Amino acid sequence: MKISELAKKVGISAHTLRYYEKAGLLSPSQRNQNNYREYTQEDVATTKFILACKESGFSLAETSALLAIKDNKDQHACAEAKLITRNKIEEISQQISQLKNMQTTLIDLEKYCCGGPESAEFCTIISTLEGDS
Amino acid sequence: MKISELAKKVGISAHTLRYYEKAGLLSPSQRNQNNYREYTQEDVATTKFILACKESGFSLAETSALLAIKDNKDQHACAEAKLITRNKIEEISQQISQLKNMQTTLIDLEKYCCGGPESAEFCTIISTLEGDS
DNA sequence: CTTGACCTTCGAGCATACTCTAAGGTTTAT
DNA sequence: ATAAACCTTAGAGTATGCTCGAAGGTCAAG
Ligand SMILES: [Zn+2]
Ligand SMILES: [Zn+2]
Ligand SMILES: [Zn+2]
Ligand SMILES: [Zn+2]
Repeated sequence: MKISELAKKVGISAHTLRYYEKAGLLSPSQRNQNNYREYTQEDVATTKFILACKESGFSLAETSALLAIKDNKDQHACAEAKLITRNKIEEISQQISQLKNMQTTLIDLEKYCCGGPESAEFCTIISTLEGDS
Repeated sequence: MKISELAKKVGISAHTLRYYEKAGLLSPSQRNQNNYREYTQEDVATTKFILACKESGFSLAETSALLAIKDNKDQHACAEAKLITRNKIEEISQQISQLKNMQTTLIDLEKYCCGGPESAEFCTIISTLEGDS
């Protein structure tokens, strides 16, 4: 199938598919006589794999590593896949806790501000940010 | 004081200070006769305000809006500061729940994988990503 | 008088994952 | 024959917040 057919089938743009190819994630098995990309069912599966990785939060680089395992399973160990996944879990945990800290700070900031239409002269949000602790 | 003194005092680089200036966040009150930036105590306070905003998770654009309130309190209402803060809280909540979804997906992915040194032929991480559900 | 440590501006580079355009070639239908 | 609807490539643009470098001016010490 041609690129836009694949694009439609998996729900992303042809542009993005070409981008993934440039990033080394997905190369169609062949080109036809006009140099058009020709995708197979296996390419569809690969594309879906890429999208599943994306759904799970993996970057394109990590996805690339997972694809290498998928495409050559007997040359890779379970340990590799697990390590990538664990690292990602750790990374996301850190992001979550950082965001939670911000959330806490923001909620503290917001809760004493009256939010009314009067002058911000005594606004607790502003004065807290000013360091009037 | 000159730029590197301020930089040192607040713990960021002179480059970043100039960047903040270009972004409209912080302009030194004056230049000296050599065109060197001259910062005052008020500029120090402004810089600290910017860093407090950053700590809380505000973008430079949001920080800019908060600075405008701080610098002209009687022309602004509490409502403005509160709205900015609330929007940020909402935005961060969404980011957190998105990350939590990924986290859940990743943990499910990881938990059945043995993580051993054998071939990834039956790796549950890979097969789940392949869609063998 | 030269060395080193400052300062200035402008502009490029980084990271990520696209997104789109331009210029050109091909296919298909009417 | 021609227009619509595809396809190709290379490269620029988007967003954010820095980060760095180049080229040049200034200043103080020895
Ligand atoms: Zn109020
Ligand atoms: Zn308030
Ligand atoms: Zn295993
Ligand atoms: Zn496994």
